Amino acid sequence: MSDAVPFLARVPGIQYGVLDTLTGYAVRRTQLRMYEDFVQALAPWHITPPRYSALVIISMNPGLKLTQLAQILGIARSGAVILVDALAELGYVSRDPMPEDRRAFSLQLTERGRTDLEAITATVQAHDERVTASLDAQERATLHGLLHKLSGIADSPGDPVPEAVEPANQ
Amino acid sequence: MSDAVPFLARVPGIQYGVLDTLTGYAVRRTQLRMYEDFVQALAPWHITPPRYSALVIISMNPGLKLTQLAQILGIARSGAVILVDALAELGYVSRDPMPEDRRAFSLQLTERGRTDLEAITATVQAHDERVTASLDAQERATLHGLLHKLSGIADSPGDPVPEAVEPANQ
DNA sequence: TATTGTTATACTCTATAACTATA
DNA sequence: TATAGTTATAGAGTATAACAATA
Repeated sequence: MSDAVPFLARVPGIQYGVLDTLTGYAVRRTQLRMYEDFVQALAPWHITPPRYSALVIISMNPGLKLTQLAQILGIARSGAVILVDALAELGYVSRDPMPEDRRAFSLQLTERGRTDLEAITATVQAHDERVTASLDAQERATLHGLLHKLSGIADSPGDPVPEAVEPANQ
Repeated sequence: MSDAVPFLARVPGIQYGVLDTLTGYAVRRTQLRMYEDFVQALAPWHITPPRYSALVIISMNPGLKLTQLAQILGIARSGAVILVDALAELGYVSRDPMPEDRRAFSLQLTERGRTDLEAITATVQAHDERVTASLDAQERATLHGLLHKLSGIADSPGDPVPEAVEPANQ
């Protein structure tokens, strides 16, 4: 027998107690729901969230070494190897030799990687908008600002993220 | 050689491109950081986020069947078995027979479960406050409201979730 | 010696499917 | 037949540790 269990944030009649007061639980609950939708939407490309992150990072920062990619993504080098292997197998990433250091490889998007990344990104953006459809533009901006604060992203110079945005709800 | 890789939301000199505009990436990034802190803070009790959720749900809704717990948590029954096994091994949860259905068990907290859950919850709350320390009370309330909206929690009838929640401290 | 990429191995969390004992 | 709990097995995603080639 199969148990596909779509996650319901709230089951009627159930008491959630302290869970409802924890920011961490709210974030986790939201993340689970979004992750599910992402995986489903990107299944045709065999792209998962970590793979997409890696793809974008390599695209925006061509010539990275695998060790650098691992640091940026916050994973172990062995994990980066698996990630790059998968992206290489999909034909999206190539390991080019580095003349100045024959131990290392320079990571690049392939031609196909560049092309498909556009379609993939369009799908990701559609997914992101669909999943946040319950928020208006201002609420979304507020949420971004708050999450950036939480995850330790200092307001970047040209983009003073949150305070300017009003509480929105009331 | 070991690679402990603490996750940095932003590595200097790296371009994040579209990732910075995606709500999903911001949520995932925040969740990763919080998860790490939770696991570290609760390690003395061998409590992980899924275990904590299960513990609170069982505590607030005594007498649940394992299949109900699985539905509430959004996991497969086989996963609930593993979760309950772990909590039972820690001495926190018991499976009591259900006279009206001899196939099922009634899930309860043990005496020790009730006692330890208080200390565990205090630790979880301390963790949650520490990790959200960069937000003031109003920002936290706003974040809760937005996340609840996102994760599909309709303002429940008797408890119009976000607006009514007072800033509490001030 | 130290670093780069790799491999071997293991652990957590999750899933599907089949089994058993009841209903 | 269908359901409750369980077990077997597998697949992501992550980790640590050790290795060969190169610095």
